[in-house]
Amino acid sequence: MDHYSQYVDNNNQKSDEETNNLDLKRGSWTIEEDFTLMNHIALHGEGRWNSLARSAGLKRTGKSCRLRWLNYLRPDVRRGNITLEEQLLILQLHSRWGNRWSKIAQHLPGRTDNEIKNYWRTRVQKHAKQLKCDVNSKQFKDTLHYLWIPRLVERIKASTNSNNNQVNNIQQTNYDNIIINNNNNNNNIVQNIMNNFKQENYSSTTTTSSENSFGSTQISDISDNCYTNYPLNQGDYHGEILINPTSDYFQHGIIDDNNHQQNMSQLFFDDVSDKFWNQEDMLFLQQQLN
DNA sequence: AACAATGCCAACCGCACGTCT
DNA sequence: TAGACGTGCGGTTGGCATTGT
Repeated sequence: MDHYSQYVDNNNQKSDEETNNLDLKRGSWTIEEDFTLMNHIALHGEGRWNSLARSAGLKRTGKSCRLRWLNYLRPDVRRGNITLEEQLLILQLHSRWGNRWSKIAQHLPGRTDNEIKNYWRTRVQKHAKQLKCDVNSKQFKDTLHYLWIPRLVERIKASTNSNNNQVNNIQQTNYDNIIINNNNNNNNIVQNIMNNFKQENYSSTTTTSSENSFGSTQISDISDNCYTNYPLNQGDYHGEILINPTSDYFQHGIIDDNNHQQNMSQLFFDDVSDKFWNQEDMLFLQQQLN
């Protein structure tokens, strides 16, 4: 969607006493306001938002200007779908810090806290709702920890492998160069994430066995509310992560690599975020949780 | 085609905290 | 020390877009 197509009219603005008294504007920003704000910041820098709004001649609060700049106008703001790697990071960091959106956003260059918060609320909480469990419940955290995150890793790996094959088999074109570059980035990111996981898994000296909500045993850090303890050795992690090695899900679902990798490589180029939980997944999860 | 329900996300709000005077 | 002000944060809202009936 064109970013500016949202600028319709300002009749939806609320009539707030303070706003009326000060003749301040609310609601969607216009192109003219955006340019005014950008030009002013380019000339004078950011900060002191209230006085900035006044001196720029914007009939906006300083808060509104700051928010518009940080969430939308900043040149380094990244837009578009949250990538698999970013999803993985969000899940991982949220399990560690909770709703500390700004802190999480610091680890996703170009993404704003608002965007990550919206992602969490619209996607992650939606899945919790579908599973009929609270997003903060141990059950859902286990689901994230033992299913969602491992599958993310799997899909990232699959897409990486898929891209490798493509690159190896096809003569290079400009498009292939893009794949190569993205592929290298993916490898680096995934490698870093895996290294982080492994460090967290094995650096702790106080671990104990405990039951997760699916009834199987996990290695868990006693004092930490961080759900990043699953074993993650590259190449063999999925066999240890899975909940019940005898279940049909295990037999026919996750480790069905032939179908899986193919599907994953297709998914990589789609918006994958809503395709994590197919009907089979949902049925299985609901069975586990009920 | 029309309406309702749902998803998505930009923007706003209230609060907390730090700095300045 | 206290109050004013600026800033940043997380939660919430509102409206457009999309999907379902």
